[in-house]
Amino acid sequence: MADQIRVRFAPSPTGYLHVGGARTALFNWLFARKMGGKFLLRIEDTDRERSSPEHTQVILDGMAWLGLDHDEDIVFQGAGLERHQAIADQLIESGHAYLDDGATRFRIPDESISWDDAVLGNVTFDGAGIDDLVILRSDRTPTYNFSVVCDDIEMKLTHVLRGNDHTSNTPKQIAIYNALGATIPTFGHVPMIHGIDGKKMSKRHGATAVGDYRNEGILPAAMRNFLSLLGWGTGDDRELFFKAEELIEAFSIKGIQKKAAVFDPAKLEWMNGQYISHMKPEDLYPLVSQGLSAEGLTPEAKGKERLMSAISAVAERARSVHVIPERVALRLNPQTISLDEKATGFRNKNVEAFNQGLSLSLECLDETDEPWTPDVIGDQLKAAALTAELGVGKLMQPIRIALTGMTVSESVTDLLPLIGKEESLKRLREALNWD
RNA sequence: GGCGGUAUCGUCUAGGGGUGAGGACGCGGCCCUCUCAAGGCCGAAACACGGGUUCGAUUCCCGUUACCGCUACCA
Repeated sequence: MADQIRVRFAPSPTGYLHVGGARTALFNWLFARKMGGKFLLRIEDTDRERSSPEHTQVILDGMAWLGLDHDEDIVFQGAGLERHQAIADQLIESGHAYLDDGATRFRIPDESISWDDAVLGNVTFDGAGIDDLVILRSDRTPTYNFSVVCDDIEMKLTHVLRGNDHTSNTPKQIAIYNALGATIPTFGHVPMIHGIDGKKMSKRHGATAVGDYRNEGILPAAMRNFLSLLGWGTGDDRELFFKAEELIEAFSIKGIQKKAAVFDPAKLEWMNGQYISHMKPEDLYPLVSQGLSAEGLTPEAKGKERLMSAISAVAERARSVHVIPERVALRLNPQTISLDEKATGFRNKNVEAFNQGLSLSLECLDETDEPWTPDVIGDQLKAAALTAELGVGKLMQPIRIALTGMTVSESVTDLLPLIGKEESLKRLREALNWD
């Protein structure tokens, strides 16, 4: 039986989780979960200037938000200092490294170094063209390429899936593995993520941190799904994986692309909308409960059923989770309606017709004793429109605007019962008095 | 500069020696319809360039170009 697969994600705690790093973490996680292996986390905190527990926490929060749970204890690279130093000294003794101006330099052999990359295929470098690298600075702190190898060995990794920017580091690291007599893991270099201009993702492109998208109302599952499709494909046309298990099941290193992928926010938004509208309101609720509570919108205050139907009415048209609380409040809390730009435009086009529509609607809605259900309301409004020889839209759109201040909403016949008779009629009357 | 990598619609991708080069986002149109969203249908939109190999290359090989990365006592 083959050894259990062990992979890792090894971020530097720089204060935010970059989407590129998150995507690399995601691939490792998917691979580990798919293969029944272990997904480990190592914090590369050797740069003491930039590292802090707060920065580390940001990374951890980002991972947790995306649902990328890790196995075993988190490894802090800084804790391995003495071990790294000892290994470097050992390399001097074995003749693989030498002292140079106080630093310890590793000797790259003059031979061809190649490996079978899990995504790139066979890659070959000529060791003669690679400079000997410093592994221990003159202050005896280890450098990146060296500590990575020491820790990857220590953590018994079987696969190293990392960003494509490390491809050129790999021959150096392989030479160190060889000098140490260690087993070389399978390397896989996953493509970079670029901004819309084809350049490396940076602040110029706007949001680059996972936390930014969280703040913009992106759902973690949507983010995960979107990120997975950057540089990876199933081979068929499948794009939506609403459950993490489906994504894990579909994942394969074989489907990883070699070229860099451009991050397209428009597609992320579309995907987020897909997630929001496909989710049951009960599942959506925990993700927006904080915002809802701030508006006094709790199941206790509004009734669970009513709250859920408001959420689901609103979610159907939302591409960000952000708009949900305010729009639910618009329906379930008493409001004084103010018009948005489009609604103002619609009314101004013909104020008289607008008011006529409202009066007619008010008349038939106010006088009825029948229950306020979508069917009954629909029938009554249609009948009223027919009598007045108007299209139903001439009644519906003014009602919609009177109730919400917007030109867009769920069907008016659903909207009225949701808001409730008393509040609805109040808003309709107020709308007649708009100037 | 040297070394390494990459190259299919604007973007994410499928495919692969003979295809009408498929899907998705976005864009345009139509249907549905009280608006929007969702959904359905339709449309515009791609094999970087030049040489080979071959009966036939977008696919294989070589070169060019472009882009990315490494070339630090950064990570």
